[in-house]
This record gives sequence, C-alpha cells and structure tokens, in this order.
Amino acid sequence: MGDTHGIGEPTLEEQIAAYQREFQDLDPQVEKVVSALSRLNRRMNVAYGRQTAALGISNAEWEVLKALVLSGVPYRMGPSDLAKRLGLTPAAMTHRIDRMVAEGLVTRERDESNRVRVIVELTAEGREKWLEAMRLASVFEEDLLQDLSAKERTTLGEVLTRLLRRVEHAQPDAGGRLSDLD
Amino acid sequence: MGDTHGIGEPTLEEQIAAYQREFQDLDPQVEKVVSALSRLNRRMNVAYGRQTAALGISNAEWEVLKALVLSGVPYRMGPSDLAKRLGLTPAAMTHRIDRMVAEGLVTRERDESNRVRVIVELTAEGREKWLEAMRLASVFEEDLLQDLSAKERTTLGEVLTRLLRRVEHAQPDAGGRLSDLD
DNA sequence: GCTTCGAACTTTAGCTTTGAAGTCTTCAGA
DNA sequence: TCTGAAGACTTCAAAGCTAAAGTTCGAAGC
Repeated sequence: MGDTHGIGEPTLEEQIAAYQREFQDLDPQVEKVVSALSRLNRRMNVAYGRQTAALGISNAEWEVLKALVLSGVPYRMGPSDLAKRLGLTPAAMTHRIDRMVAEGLVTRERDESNRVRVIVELTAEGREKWLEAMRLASVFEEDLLQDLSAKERTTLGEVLTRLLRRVEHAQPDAGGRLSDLD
Repeated sequence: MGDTHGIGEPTLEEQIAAYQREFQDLDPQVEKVVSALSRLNRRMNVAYGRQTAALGISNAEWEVLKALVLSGVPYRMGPSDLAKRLGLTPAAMTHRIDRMVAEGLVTRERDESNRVRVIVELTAEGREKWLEAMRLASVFEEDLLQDLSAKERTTLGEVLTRLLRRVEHAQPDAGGRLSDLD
C-alpha cells in the first residue's frame, strides 16, 4: 500500500474533547494516557513499516527474522514455535515460510531425527537483512527519545513496565490474535 | 479467532538481553521503553478485542462506530471520510459498511442533494453498542492505571504527548496502513 | 507386529483487505 | 446542449489470514 489516504485525523486534544462530549463518565487524564499510547504506537509502526519496506521486506517477514535472531545461535525454530511466538495459526506460518524460502531469507528442511518436524533456519542473507533493519530502527528510536533526559527515560521505562505487569496479570494467558511487533 | 496458540513469549527482560546479545550498539534504556510500549499496546488491544467480542461486534466494527460517534450529532459520515479516518481503502470500507448495515449498526443512503455521495449514519442500536463498549473499556483503563498516582498519570500523559509530537513531526503526513484504535 | 492415538505440518475453503478497473454523477467549457 | 474531466463509490482479482479437515510420522498398547 504505502501511503495513507487521508489527513483527516483529529488532534489528540480534539479527540479527547469529543470523548468528553459523547461519554461523560470518562477521566480525561486516563483517556489522554491511553489515546496517546495507542496513537504513538501506531505512528511508530508506520515508521518501522517504511524502514523495512525500504529494505525490500515486509513487516511480516521482519517479525519472523526477529524471532529467529532472538532465539540465538544456531537461529533455528520449528514452524509451530514460530507460529506461537508470532501469534499466527500454523497454516499462516506455512505460507509465510514459503514466501521467505523463495526469497532466500530462511531455509526449510525436515528434521532427520524426527521426520515429522521441520526446521526453519535463518540464512546469512536473512541475518544481514535483520541487522540492516535494526540499524535503521535504532536510529529512529534514539531520535524519538532524543528530547527526554536520561532520568525521564528511566522513569518512563519503569512506569511502562509497571503497567505491563498489570495487564499481564489481568489477562492470565488467554491472549489474542495480534501480531508481535516488539 | 479467540485465544492465542502459545505462551512462548520471553519476558521483557529476556528479550532485551537477547537484543543486547545479537546487536550490541543498542541502548538498553531506549530498547526497554520501546519494547514495553509496543508490548503494552498489544496487550491492551487484546483486552479491547475481548470486550468487543463479548458484545458481539468485531474490533473493526468498533472502530467504525467510534468514528461515527466522535464525529458528533447527527452521527453521519461519507464512506470516503470514514475510510480516511480509519486508514482503509475505499473498497474495504464499502464491504465493511455492507456488513454493518446487515447487522443494523448503521444505515446507508444516497445523499439526495448530491447523488454521487453516500451517507452512513449510526443507528440507535449502533450507538448503544458503542456506549456499552465504552463502559467496559473505561473500567479496564481505569483499572490499568490504578497503581499510578495522579501525578504519575499526568507526567506520563505529558511525556507520551511529547513523544507523539516528535513522531508526527518526523513523519510529515505520509502515514501508513495501520488501523486506528485510539 | 499391528493398531491406534497424538503431534506437526500442510491443504482447502471462506473472509477481509488491497490495488486497479469500472460505473455513475456532477460540473465546467464549447 | 453536448462533451470531457473529475469525484465518489463499487466491483473484481489477487494476497494473506483463520478454522477445519487432511496427511504423515512416531510412540504406546495389545
């Protein structure tokens, strides 16, 4: 796709005002945090999407590369493990791996010790793509946080982690079908 | 879909350690903020998804209801405006409206003053669904922030807004194809 | 040794979205 | 009035996903 169709998004302030108008029992303080968080995340994903596109890979492929790299040497995982890690169905994983094998980012082979299993392994090219993506991403992230002092960064990280613990506690293990973009 | 396939996600700390191992020139402070933000947002979307599902609507439908309500009385918008607001192509909007009309959440009619245009209008049922969803969401959000003091909430909102301004400045207007979930 | 069960992956059918092409309406100029 | 161009929506084909039904291999019981 590439570029958005519209500019027609209200500012954060306008949006919060609209919420107040349409739904009174809403704490504007809370709503501001939640809306800013959601919006910020969306914009960041757009930025990541552009960067990976510039490298000729999709965001979906980037996720797979990331999972493999973070799994550590020898950069191998089974399709089911990858599917779980990325929050996809096994069927979707099969197709995604098909595409990535065709592009030379990963290889797929049967595990000879247990022929039911399949091993997906990162290729040198795949690893290089991930590294390039990380170089771009780290520059972007550093730039994003540039206005925050060291202390503010620490505090922000700490507060977000606290919120994270709270959601994870509130959502035992059920989860949902959302992609894994950290 | 419903429930996730896997529990196999590393903790935030494990993930950051893996990043350090595979990509040295990365500031752990920065990475922690970015990863926590992304992960938190994901979990929140899962929670919203469960809540809307419990009301018998999809997240996609919730987004449309939200756009219409926030547009204010008389809760009307054209398909193109909705598409821009939600970051969808006009084609996708056509289909989505089809479904929602069938479910009685909105109505679609031609604008008699300009027969090229179409007007999508929220029904009473659609508005009620949105209100129910908001009641659930506001409880969840309040609960999420419960451990934060009033001062912390203010600071968090302020810092996130600052980051938001920075991303928006860095990304003039191009945008991308991500759904609008605030 | 054969059979049955379970695990891991693939295949199939159906849905939602995209991008591109098509239709219908309005408006401006000849 | 007619013609051409632009705008707003819809239709169509193809991509990618989910859920459910295969397929194949390995392991346990009879």
